[in-house]
Amino acid sequence: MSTPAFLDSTEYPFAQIERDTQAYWAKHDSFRTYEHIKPKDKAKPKDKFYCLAMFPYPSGKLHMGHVRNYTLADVIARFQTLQGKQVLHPMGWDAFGLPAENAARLHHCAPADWTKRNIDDMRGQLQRLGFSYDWSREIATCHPDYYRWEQWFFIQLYQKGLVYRKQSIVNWDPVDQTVLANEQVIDGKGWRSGAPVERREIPQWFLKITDYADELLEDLAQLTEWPEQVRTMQANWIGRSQGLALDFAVVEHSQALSVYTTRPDTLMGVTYLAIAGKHPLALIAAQHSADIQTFIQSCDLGKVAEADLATATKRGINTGLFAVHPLTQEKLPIWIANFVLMEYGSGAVMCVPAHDQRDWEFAKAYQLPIRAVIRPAEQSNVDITQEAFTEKGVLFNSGEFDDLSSAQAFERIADQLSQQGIGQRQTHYRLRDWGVSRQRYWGTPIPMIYCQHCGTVPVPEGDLPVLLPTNIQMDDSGRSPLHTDASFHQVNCPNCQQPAKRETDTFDTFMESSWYYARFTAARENNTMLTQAANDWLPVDHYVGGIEHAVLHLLYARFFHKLMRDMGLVNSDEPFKRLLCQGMVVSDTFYRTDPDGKRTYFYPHEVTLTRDDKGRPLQALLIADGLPVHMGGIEKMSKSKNNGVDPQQLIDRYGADTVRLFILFAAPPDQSLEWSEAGVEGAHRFLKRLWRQVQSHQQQVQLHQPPLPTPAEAASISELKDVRRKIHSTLQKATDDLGRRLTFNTAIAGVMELFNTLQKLEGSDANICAIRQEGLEIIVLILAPITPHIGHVLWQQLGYREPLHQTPWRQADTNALLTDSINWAIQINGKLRGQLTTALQIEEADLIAQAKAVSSVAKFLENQTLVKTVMVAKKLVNFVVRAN
RNA sequence: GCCCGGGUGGCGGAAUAGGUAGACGCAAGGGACUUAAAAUCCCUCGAGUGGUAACACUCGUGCCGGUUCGAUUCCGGCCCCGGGCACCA
Repeated sequence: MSTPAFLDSTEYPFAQIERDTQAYWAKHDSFRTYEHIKPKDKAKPKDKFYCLAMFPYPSGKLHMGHVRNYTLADVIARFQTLQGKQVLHPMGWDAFGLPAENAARLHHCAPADWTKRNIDDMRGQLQRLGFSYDWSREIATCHPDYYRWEQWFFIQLYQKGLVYRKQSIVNWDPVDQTVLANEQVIDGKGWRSGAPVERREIPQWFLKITDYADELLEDLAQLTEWPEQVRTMQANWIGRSQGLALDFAVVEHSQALSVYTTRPDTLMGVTYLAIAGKHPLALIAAQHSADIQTFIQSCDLGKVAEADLATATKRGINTGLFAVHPLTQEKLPIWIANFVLMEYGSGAVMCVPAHDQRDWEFAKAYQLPIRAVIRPAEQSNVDITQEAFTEKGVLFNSGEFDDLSSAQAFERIADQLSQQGIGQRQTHYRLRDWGVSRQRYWGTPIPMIYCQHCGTVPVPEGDLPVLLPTNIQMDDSGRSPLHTDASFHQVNCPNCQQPAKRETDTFDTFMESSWYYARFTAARENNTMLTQAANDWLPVDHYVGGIEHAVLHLLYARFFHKLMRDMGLVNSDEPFKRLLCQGMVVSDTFYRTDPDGKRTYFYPHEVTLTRDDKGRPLQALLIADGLPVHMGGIEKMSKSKNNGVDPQQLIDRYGADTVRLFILFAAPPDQSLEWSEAGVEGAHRFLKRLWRQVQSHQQQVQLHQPPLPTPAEAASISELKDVRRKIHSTLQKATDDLGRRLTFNTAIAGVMELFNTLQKLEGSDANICAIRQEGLEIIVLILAPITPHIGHVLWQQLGYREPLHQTPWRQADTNALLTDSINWAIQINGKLRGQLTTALQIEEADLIAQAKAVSSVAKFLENQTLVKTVMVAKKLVNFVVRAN
């Protein structure tokens, strides 16, 4: 595609502007932040501000989601610098992970080499976008200088008893003989082998995050600068509940069946119990029944993900065993059900089909009795023929508990079972301990050794780091090369020096991303994990990243912070003070359906749209053959849909400032952003107009003998007074938008509005030049965090020697903001009927009289009775009327 | 299935604390400049009805209902779209 002529760079030489400005920043080390805060003026130390964006996985090239994330954080960092803060704004690489192994297999190279190349490419792209990073603190999590401290920390946790090993289920590919990630299981089959996936138990390491469940839940209240939705999601994820643990005796067995319920009030409605296929009772029942054995085996098929378990068809089989109801002594059948897992809780549940929808469906399917015991408070009965009644209410059919409310019954039943010694109140959490073992190569080696004589032995501190061998080839099996690399796993026991085996699993990559924010404060430190600098800088004042991390990453990082605090490494309770979650970047998709039903997607640039006379799109045509393609709607940018836009091409074509401006202007940060090439051109057009305006303004200024009048003097002319009010109200609003609201789109809209106002100023007399000078300065200042390159040059042209990126922000002039009149909206019954302009001071009676006299209002008052008059100060008068 | 969001012109969005719906930008249409094109500049632009016109009125923020003098905003019920669900990061 040829470059359109309007991008003639002599008109707005963005390429040169951006090259020169970046060279200036590099030469002056403009964004270097020193390890300890060193205020220039010791009497007034600068406040610190730590701004951080979630570091990227080095997948190859930067995508638009990255550009959005890092542009948002850069605006925040630069804005805070202009506010006079000492800003830390680092960048690094979340460099371990599954894609590197897949790419290495595909390209027959080592994951380390592939990762390093990607980091080098992506670093160059970030630099081209002009982000204000302190590159001296760059970290990559695959470097031993980083992960050695993670190994060290894990051993500390092990010694504190916060780490344990237990059996846990994974997706097992029986053909490739390997563990699969959830995303590697497609329709219940392994992505490479196509074999049905099994659930298999293997020993894995866990961190006791549940020990911190209460604190993680309660400290959410401190996070007042986090989005409410994220706090709600985390609270629900932790899922603290109050309930009752109770025992059901099992007929002809000494071992009771333990269950937990949050609804003891429904106890009289229990008609059966369900247990996991791996429950000891299930295994006993299976000894004499081939059907039960087959059923238990079938429970082991399929993926481990909760969404799949929850949506799977509910199946079960009767064990033939019976439990005894603790209150009625009734015999209740015990079933094995595929929706009960041995991993979570006790592996057994009591079932109340009348008051739990899942139990209801299971009971219907297997003709089990359904007994209603709760009714709505205002009704004498309850209808459970169509679905379960799951709300709380009043008990019936419950003997001595009849007519109690659910809450009262909870207490009475809990008391009674406690006294009998077969039940006790318990706090439960939905949150489960964090399994950190991964059966993969490209990750941090878990620093443990298994010795036949000494058991599990942590690697001694002096032997750290346990280095991950990087000179390896991935084979096609999908298995980790660490299993076959004897030089890695054959070691001597640190205790007894006998031959032993090193752990070959690596850490979940969430481990690395749980503490990197702290390591940036001591990135080059070789002797300890963290230093005093962590307390100088933490918590992170502003963290920016995708909403998809709302629970897992952000919860794990909060957990890690508390672990580090309890180890004396940091002294704060929470890692991230303020959080901004950005939306996705989406764009149009176009495709054709092949005869066999497969879709072929086309890039937006391969397609042209035809429109009707109102500009509505009619159809899309493929440029190559002129024939129609299907418009597939708007989707998240992805390789598979061919709707991704390469940031690099746009930067080359329009410049980094244009890309930054568009990405901030097109939507508020937390909403999804719809990509539009025409919108990018609009952003570019604005920067061109700004560039030209400053050039022509400079020519006009040079016609005058300096000095120009001050802006306040120039504003004595009433027309200019209005313009100056606009300048200062724009500054006031933009300051609020950039600092408090983070609505960069409205700040930019305000700047455009102000620019349009300035452009309408005709003439070149000294007063006009003075006002225009002030207006252009404010525009460049507001845009400084957004489009820093053009700003850097325009600031010099407007007469400043101090570089824009460290100039102090300005306060709006309160005198300039004063008005001398009020515009009132006049409503009849809440509907706008007229406008009225009055002096600032006006008597209420006078205002009402004038408002009634406005002709567009008066005609609606004829033949009406005035019921009342509502007034909103300085804004609105509403006459409430009724027809006569 | 469960948890959390979102839905406003042809399009992206604005309306910050219940008070003038549609700022700003894009697309589209018309015009100026030009040999021409691009670029640039100016004008129009939610829908409907009436009017030669200025203009006037009605409707309108996913759907149904409620609270209120007044609802895009608050409440109840639904529909659709998106994010997460513990081994993608």
